[in-house]
Amino acid sequence: MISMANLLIMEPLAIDPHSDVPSYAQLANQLRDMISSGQIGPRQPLPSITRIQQETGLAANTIRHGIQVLIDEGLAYTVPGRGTFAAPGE
Amino acid sequence: MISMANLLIMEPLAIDPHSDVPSYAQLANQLRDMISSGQIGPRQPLPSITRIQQETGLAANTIRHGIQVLIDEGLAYTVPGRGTFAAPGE
DNA sequence: TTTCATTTGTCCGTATGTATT
DNA sequence: AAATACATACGGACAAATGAA
Repeated sequence: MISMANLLIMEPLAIDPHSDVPSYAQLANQLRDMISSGQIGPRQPLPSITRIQQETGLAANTIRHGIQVLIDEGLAYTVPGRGTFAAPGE
Repeated sequence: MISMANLLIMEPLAIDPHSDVPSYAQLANQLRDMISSGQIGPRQPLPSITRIQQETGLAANTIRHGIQVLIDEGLAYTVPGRGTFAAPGE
């Protein structure tokens, strides 16, 4: 049975390594969706690199590459030692 | 003896690994200077990664990172299989 | 103050794939 | 076919910032 609440739970990040879309781009796309859909609100933290590693099995550098895409797009910002957050402007 | 011509020869790239400026940023700064000073003219190739490796001892990924900075700034562009070149606009 | 865990930042080495010459 | 060069990805290492204990 599926409750309404469950509909708001984020789907786990999943990467298809055989896709012709690069892994870092797949990750960036999914994170972008989570921000633009409001699943991650303004100033709210994105999943940490460690967390994404556990969920996806991707290498840290690949994950940083994906996150960097969002930062370059102005959709996220990083605070060293704290985490990466969705941009306040939304 | 130093001829006038030598004054136009590019200084070798040099990275200080102990600087608090990241290596990739030092490289980006030096390459940017070479472009803005006209030492590397519009549509002229930047030094290849192999060449920069020999001169600096930096890892390929670090060099690409530095070059990527210039690409993001619109100061350079890459042609796959050819190399990286100074932007035509200058 | 010190210690510890968490998180991001930087860097290296290596491997494979793709595109151009 | 071979050489050159970038793109992507992995794995590992160490440093720095933060916050909590």
